[in-house]
Amino acid sequence: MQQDDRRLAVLRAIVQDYVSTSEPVGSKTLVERHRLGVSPATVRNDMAALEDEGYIHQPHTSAGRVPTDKGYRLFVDRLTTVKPMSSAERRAISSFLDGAVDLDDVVQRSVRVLSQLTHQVAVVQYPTLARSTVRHIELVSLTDTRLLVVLILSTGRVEQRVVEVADDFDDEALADLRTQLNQVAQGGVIAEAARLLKELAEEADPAGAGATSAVVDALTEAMVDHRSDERIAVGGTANLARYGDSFTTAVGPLLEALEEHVVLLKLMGEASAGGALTVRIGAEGPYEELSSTSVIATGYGPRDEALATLGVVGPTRMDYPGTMGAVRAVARYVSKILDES
Amino acid sequence: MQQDDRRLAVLRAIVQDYVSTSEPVGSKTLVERHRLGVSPATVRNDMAALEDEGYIHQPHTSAGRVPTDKGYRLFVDRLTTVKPMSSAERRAISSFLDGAVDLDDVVQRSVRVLSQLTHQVAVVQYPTLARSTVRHIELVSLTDTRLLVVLILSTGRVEQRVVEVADDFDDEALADLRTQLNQVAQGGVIAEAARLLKELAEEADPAGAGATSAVVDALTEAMVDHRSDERIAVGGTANLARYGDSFTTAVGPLLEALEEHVVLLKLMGEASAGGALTVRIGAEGPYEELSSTSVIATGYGPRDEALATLGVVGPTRMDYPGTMGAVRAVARYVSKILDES
DNA sequence: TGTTGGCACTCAATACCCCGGAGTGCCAAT
DNA sequence: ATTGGCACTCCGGGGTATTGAGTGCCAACA
Repeated sequence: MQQDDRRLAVLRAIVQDYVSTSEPVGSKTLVERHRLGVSPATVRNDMAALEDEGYIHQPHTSAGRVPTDKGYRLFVDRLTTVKPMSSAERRAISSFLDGAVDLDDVVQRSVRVLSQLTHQVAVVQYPTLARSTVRHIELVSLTDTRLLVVLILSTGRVEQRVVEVADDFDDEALADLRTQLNQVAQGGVIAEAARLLKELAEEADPAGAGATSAVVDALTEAMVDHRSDERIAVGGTANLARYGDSFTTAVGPLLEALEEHVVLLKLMGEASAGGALTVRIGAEGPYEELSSTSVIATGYGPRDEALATLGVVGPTRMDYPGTMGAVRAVARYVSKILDES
Repeated sequence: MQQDDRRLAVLRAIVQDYVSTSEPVGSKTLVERHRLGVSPATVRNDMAALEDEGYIHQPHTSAGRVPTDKGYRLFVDRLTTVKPMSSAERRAISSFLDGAVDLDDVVQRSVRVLSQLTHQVAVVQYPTLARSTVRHIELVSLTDTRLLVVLILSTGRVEQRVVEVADDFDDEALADLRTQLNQVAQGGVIAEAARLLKELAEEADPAGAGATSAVVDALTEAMVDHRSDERIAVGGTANLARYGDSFTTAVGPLLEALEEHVVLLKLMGEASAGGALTVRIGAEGPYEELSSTSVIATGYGPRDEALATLGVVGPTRMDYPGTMGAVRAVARYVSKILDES
C-alpha cells in the first residue's frame, strides 16, 4: 500500500503544480519540484496508472498531465485540508467587515473581501427571509386611497408595498388595523405569521374585498416574494480578465450566469442545506457551459442557522485549499456579525 | 466647398465600415461599398488630408485607415443623427418596462432592455434623492432604548435607521415627536426638510443630547447619505466577451470600473447636468485605462427633471447612432413611467 | 515485484521563409 | 481637381524545419 500512497502523493503534486503554473506537468519537473524520493520513470508508471483510473489526462500525446474533474475531486476530498487563514488575512477580514453599518453593507463588504482574498468572483446571497421573524408592521396612509405597508423583519430587512384601499378608511381604522396586525404577527417566524394573518383577514373580512384582505395580501406577498428572497451580490468580476486564454469559451457564459441570479442560486444552492463547505467541480454542476468552472460555497447565518449562501466561482484550475479556507473564514466572520446584531 | 463635403462623406463612410467590419478600411473597398462617385485615387487624397487633420490614422504603413477619437467625435457631432428606434424596438422597450412593479424593478428592467438593445454594458443610476420630497416620517420603537426611524420619499424610496435613545421615552412622546417631524418636513424637498428639522431639534433640545436630536441626526444622515444616492445597476457584462482581441488590455480595467460605482458615476456624471444625450469618446474621459471605451449617457427623470443618469459603456468602435437612439428611447420611456407613478 | 536508467518516438510550439494581396504615395496626364 | 498607372510596403497565411519536453517501453537491477 506504500505504492498507493505514493500515487496519491503524485496526484497531489500534479494538482498543486498545475494550479500554480497552469501548464501540463511532466514527470521530470515533478520530481524536481517535489521531494518524492523516486525517479521520473517511477512517476511515469504511477501517472499511467492514474490516467487509467481517470484522475488525470493528457491534452495530447507526449505532453504533461492535467487533472480531470475526478482528479480534483479526489484531491479535495482526500488529499488536502482546508487551509486556515494567516493572521494577516484574518485581520484583513475583520477590519474590512467591522466597519459595516447595516445588513446591505455587510453583504457588500463580504463580497469585496472574499473576491480580494481568493482572486476569484465572489457571490453572497442576502440572508433569506425564511427563518426571520416579524419585528413590526407599519401602516402609513399616503393618499386617501393608497396605503404604504411596511414590514420590518428580525434580520433588519425592511420590505414595503403600496396597496389601494377604499376611501372610507379613516385614521382610526388604520391605527386599529395596525394594532391587530402586530398583535397577530409580531415575533412569529414569517411562515407562521403569514398563516395567522390570513386567518385574521378571513375572520375580519370574509368577502375578501376589504382593506384588511388587501393589506394582508400585500404582507404575505412581501414575505414570500422570491425577488427579495433571492437577492445576490456579485463582486470581483475583474478577476475574470486573468483567464487570458479559453476566454470566449468560458467567460462569456460565466458572465451571463452571474447576471442570472436564479442560475447562480441554483449553482450555490446545495451549499445552504447542511451549512457545510461545498465544492462543486466542473461538469458536476448542472450547466453544460460552466463545465470548466468550480463553485465553492457554504451556508452562513447567526447561531449556525444557514440563512443564506456565500462563496466563489472560479476555474476548475483553482487553489482549492486556500479558497476553501477563505470562504469558510468569511462565512464564520459574517455569521458572527449577524449573531451580534 | 464641394470638396470638403466629400471629405466628410469619406470620413462618415470610414466610420461606418470600420464599425461594422472592425477592420481598417482602404480606399478601394470604400468606393465599392459606398456610392461616392469618385475613384479610389481621389479617396486616397481625401484620406491623406483627413489623416493630416487627425481624424483618421493608419495602424501601419500600407494598411487601411481607422478613425481616431477626434474622427468619431466629428462623426457624432456633425455627420450623423440619432437613429430613431424601429417600431419593433419601441414595442420591446414598452412591453419590457410596463411589467415593472416598483422603482427597483424599473431600474433593473431598464438595465436589461438597454443592454439587449445595444449589445453593450448598460448602466442605470437609481433616481437620486436630491430633488425628491419627504412623503412621510415614521417612528417605531423596537425595544425600550432603540427606535427605528423610517423616511419615505416621493420617489418611492424608503430609508431606515436605528437610533438609540434614553429609556424614559414613552409612547406618547413618540407619537408627539412623529407628528412634529411630519409637520415640519412633509412635502419639502429634502435639502429644505433637513434644514427645518435641524431648526426643530435645536429649539426643542438645545443641548443636543435628547431623543429629538438623535432622530433628526439619523434623518438628515439618511437624506444626504451618499451610499443611497449613488446606487447603480449594471447589466449586460456578458457582452464584453465579444471584445475578443484587445481583451486583457481593455476588459479588465472596464470590469474594475464597473464595480467601482464611484468611478462609474464620474464617467456618466456630466450627462445628468443638462439632461441631454452625452457622448464621451475614448481618451476624452478621465481614466487612462478606459481610453478605448466610450460612454453614451443621458439624464432622466419625471417631468424632464434629470434625477439620475442612464447609459451604456462600450468600445470606441461602436454604433453611435443606434446606441444613442436606444439610450434616448429608454430614458424617455423610463421618465414617462416615473411621471405616471 | 517494484524501481530505475536508457532510448527511440511523438508532437505541440517556435522560428523561419516565402509569397500573395491589399493598400499606399506619388506622378503624369487629363 | 480628378484620375489611371506604377512601384513600394508590409501584414498575414501557409508551408517546412527545428527544438525540446514528455512519453512508453524494455532490460537491468535490488
